[in-house]
Amino acid sequence: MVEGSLTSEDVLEATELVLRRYGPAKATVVDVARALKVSHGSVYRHFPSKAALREAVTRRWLDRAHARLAGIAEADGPAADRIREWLVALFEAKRRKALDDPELFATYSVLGRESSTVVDEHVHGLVDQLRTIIEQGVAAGEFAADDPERAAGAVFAATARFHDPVHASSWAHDGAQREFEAVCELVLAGLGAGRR
Amino acid sequence: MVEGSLTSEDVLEATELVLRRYGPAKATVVDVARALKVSHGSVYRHFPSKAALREAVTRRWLDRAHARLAGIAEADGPAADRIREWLVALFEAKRRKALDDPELFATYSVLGRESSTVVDEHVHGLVDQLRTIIEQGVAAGEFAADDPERAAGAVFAATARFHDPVHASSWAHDGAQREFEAVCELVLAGLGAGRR
DNA sequence: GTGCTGACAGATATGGAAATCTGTCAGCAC
DNA sequence: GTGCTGACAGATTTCCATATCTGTCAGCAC
Repeated sequence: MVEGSLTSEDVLEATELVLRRYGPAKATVVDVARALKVSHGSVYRHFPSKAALREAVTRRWLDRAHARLAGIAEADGPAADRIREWLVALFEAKRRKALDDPELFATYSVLGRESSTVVDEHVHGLVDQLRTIIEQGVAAGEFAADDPERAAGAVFAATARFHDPVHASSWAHDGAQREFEAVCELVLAGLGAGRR
Repeated sequence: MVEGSLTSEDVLEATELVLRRYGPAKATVVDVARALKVSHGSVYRHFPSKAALREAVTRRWLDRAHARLAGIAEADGPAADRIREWLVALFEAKRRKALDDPELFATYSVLGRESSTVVDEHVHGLVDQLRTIIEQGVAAGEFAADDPERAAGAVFAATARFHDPVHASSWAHDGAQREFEAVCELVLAGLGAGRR
């Protein structure tokens, strides 16, 4: 961002800064260029459009926010415990971001809505992690799911209330934690039901 | 709306008409008065504020949209079947409204967001219906829930993806129906799990 | 008295001229 | 040649004067 020639990484970092400072509605490519002390034409040497730049920032943010989850999916131990831990980690990560810096969270929520392909791909990766755990649970006789992919999608959909940013405004509410636990229990009971 | 003196009912109907025609952002009290061919002062004899008027319209719309559900909650038959039927009816009602007239649905989504107390009360009524069915299921030995209120809240939260208007844009998608069925199955399995 | 009107103050919305932004590219500097 | 600049066209946003709206209330009509 300072020495040598301009890199894509520099541009991404400056874009994050500008988004943080001005919000998604007012952050412009000209602002990014100004922060980097280059002309805005230079920014277009690294990203073909404003949309592509914002998509790249969104992808980075999502990957960083959920870095811990992959580790849980690949760990050892009972599948039920790992599903619960995974869901808790997901809710925790989202809630912390939403409550610690509501404006920044709102900014990235807007970015997510405008880059829905990026979000869809990210979500697909998350559901894949759930599927992995469920498959291991089935193999261990813990779960009864005959279609782990479908079950993983159902678990993700059933917990949307606790990870989809559109619901963020209710996460600060007292009852949210208890409601989350009730849904977790219901979902885990549903996964385990009917096992032999 | 025509004969005799102006009633609150007349005002509500005219407000619905105006909301349908102009949308939530542009519908004004003056428009409502114009539709009724009275001065806007007259509207204020029936509702203390524009907000109160819009709340009343919202309440009416919600009650009408979900009229069928109470019947299912009070019917006879296995609790699991009724929960499923109730959830199907809720999703169907919402989806039909959202797909048949997206603009009107968007209008009432906006109204719901601005009259959150009205929506909260309505939701409370719906969760109460779920609780009733679950209690009967527990009494009949179908379900294992030791806290039907909590379980009802969990079922409602777990299916938010299929009744909360913020998710409406995905209801037209092909996978939505299959995803709904997968969540239903998971939730019903969860309710039944652990029964003696 | 009952129900309605219409003028009013302060708040909010609208629309169109002016400013800024996006994306391109010929050309400068090294 | 490589990396960057800055002017440009067309699209979008901002700004502010004007118009409209909300909520009140004194008074008219019946």
